[in-house]
Amino acid sequence: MEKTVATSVFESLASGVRLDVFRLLVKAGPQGMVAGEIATTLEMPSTNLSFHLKALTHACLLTVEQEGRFQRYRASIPLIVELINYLTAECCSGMPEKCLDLKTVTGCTPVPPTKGIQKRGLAKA
Amino acid sequence: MEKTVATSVFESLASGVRLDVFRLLVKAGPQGMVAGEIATTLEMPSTNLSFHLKALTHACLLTVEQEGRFQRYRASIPLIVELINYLTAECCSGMPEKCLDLKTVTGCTPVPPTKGIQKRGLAKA
DNA sequence: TCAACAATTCAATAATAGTTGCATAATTGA
DNA sequence: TCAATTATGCAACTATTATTGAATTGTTGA
Repeated sequence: MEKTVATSVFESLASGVRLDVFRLLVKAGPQGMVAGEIATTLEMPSTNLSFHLKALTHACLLTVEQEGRFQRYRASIPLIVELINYLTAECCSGMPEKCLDLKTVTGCTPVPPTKGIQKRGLAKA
Repeated sequence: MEKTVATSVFESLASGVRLDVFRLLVKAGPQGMVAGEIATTLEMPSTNLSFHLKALTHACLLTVEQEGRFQRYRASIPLIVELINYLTAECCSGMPEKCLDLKTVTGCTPVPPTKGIQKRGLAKA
């Protein structure tokens, strides 16, 4: 997997809106949902949804199929699997026995940023 | 997993720089690397690297340990695993047998965006 | 205590992403 | 063909992220 592809997938899921859309479609399963349904369910302007659907589709996380005047969207999982492989491909420089240590839970509790990666300066609370 | 945590992890890996850092540390294994080494390896100003290290650490994708006047960073994998579970948690509304369809490769070849999710308007080429 | 070093913070700037309303394209059925 | 419906494109605006150099904090060993 190319690095640019990996970052585009991560970017696609880095927005709360797009994450909601993707998970909604994962939940919907093979049946998928049409754009209007998604907009109604998530209570957002269709023009904004359209923007995000395009991004997700472009990154191959969704597929689209025209159905009369509707556009039916479905989630696509395989890319996610590839992504994980990419992330851990060179794990421990090819000495996988060492990887156990990396996979040990560290007890870090991630602080959800209010918006974006972080504010300038330290976390607020 | 909270949605805010999920998006912060995705955001953390959505930057080419941070992706490089994380993969470098995955490769380094349990030994990790100190900040200076990372900066040298990736050929970037330490001040910029520091910015990204902070973001990754904040998201619990890295751990830090002080070592004299050095800061040793290590990759932390477990959160990634949790993330995948979060993504596919409600897969097919609890009818996992249907999920096979979702996992079918669609043949979509993701177009690496030159920068960011996409340019305004359609893709260039 | 000082100079040297490692790393981060700060402040300013540059670059990118997200949201909105209006306008446009495409499809359907009367 | 026309009006209604579905969805996307466009342009302007707002908000957020990324990058840089200079200044600061903390650590070490002489």
